Amino acid sequence: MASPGPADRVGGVDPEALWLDRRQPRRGRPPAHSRAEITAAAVMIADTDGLAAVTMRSVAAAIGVGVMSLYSYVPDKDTLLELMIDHAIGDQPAPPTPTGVWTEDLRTLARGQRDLMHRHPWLPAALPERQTLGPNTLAFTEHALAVLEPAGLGGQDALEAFSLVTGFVAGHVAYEVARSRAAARAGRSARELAQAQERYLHAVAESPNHPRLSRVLAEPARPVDADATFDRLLAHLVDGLAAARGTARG
Amino acid sequence: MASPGPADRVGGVDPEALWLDRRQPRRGRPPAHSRAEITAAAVMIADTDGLAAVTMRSVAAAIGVGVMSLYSYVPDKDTLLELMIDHAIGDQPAPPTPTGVWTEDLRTLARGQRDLMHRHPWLPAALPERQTLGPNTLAFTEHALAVLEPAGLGGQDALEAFSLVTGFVAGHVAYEVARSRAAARAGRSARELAQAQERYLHAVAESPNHPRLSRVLAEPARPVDADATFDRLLAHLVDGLAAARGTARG
DNA sequence: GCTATTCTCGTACTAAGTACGGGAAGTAAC
DNA sequence: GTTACTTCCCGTACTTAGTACGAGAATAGC
Repeated sequence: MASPGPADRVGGVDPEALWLDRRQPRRGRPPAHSRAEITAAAVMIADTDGLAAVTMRSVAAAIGVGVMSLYSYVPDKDTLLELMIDHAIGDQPAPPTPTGVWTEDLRTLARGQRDLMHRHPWLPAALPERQTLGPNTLAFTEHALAVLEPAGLGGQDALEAFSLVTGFVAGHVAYEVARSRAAARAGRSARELAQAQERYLHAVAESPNHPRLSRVLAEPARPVDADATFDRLLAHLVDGLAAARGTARG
Repeated sequence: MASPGPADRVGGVDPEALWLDRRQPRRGRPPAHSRAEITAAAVMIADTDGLAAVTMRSVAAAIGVGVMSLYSYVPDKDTLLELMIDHAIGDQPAPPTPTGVWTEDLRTLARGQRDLMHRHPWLPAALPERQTLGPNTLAFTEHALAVLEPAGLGGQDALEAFSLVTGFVAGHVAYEVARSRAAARAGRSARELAQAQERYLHAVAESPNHPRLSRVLAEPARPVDADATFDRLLAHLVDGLAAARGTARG
């Protein structure tokens, strides 16, 4: 019942108006700021205080401008989020030219993505439900296609493989970030919460319903080398893709 | 400046209070509803109208209750979300007992996850940034460990592998859902938007900066068999994991 | 200067999360 | 049954956030 529901609007940003943006007004009062400046400020806030801290008011304050002024540059907050994503994706060093050994190149690309997402921890959560088509995203996709070219996949298959890698990286980084935040909590102020969580897990471990889980929880938490873990999982993923070359669709 | 910032509170739900919930009041007015009922209503709304449609007011209306009554059952909305996740994860048929061929079992498990996420399309977006420890989640994790046992990985490695699979499934389903929503848009009302997007992509394809991307966009969109695609990618992932058994950490 | 145009932003409306506190509705003890 | 106590229900109201509106300010071209 009632209205079409918000689900319909998800991703409903007009890419033409957003990314082409061909307006060049020669008359009238010149804008004091720019889309890029606003986007950068929003990204900075998200990096520092989390995505939830990005409000039109906080962004406006960061720029030193009235709230409603933002709307001369950006139609709405959802669009701003899309701009933020593309901006963040542009925030990485120029990718090295592919060596031709595509498995190696793909790993390099994924490591770059991981670094990027660590710099912008809100990215994994922002990416799903959203299909960004900004210049940086497109450029990065182009690069991925270049990397995957020697793999001999079809175009669509290459895109698929790329999306697989991106999904893996996003998922893994989300996992890493959640973990490190939990650790930070334990070491810092909200110690009670960490303790409560530990108590709870111990209570779970007591239960006979989860024998294997109990065993794992009982294991001494081995010090994890996050980089090595990532590299290892990534290697498996890429190996799987490599094995697929040839097997793909008969 | 100001307050600790919301980023600190992410995942800051006390699992002990949430999942153990030992209160059993024998006196006083008995509750007319239950946590489970509220959670189910919220999940229903999310399934139907998207996660954004889940508001305390809409959930209360669905139950037929005043808004503030919800707070007798649930401390805040964030907690409700966590309950929703665990509830959704519990919404799958009892997993078949492992056959012992772990690669096959793992694939079965992943297919189940995919079905689940298609039934609850908001799940992929809700999972990151949140570490759910509810009974259904734990039970499912236990099952995953059972499935992976024959693989001979260590406990922590098994958890890692499981999280890898989950991340892959979530990422892929998010991709699938985004795609199908775009298709639905094209076929239905907001046709202009789909056209704008198409125009935009054509404009991009014209540009000489993205030769490979242009080529892919020019390809006739081949009719994709979503199930087959998923199975194929999944197979590669599992193969990668299988190859890792033994290689893992010297 | 005049004017058309564009940017700026105070005001205000709406939606959503939720603190507060007064009742209403039960149960246990008498 | 009455009393006392406990727990639940939820109207009211405050706060924060997104954003429509429109008046005023600033600027380029005439």
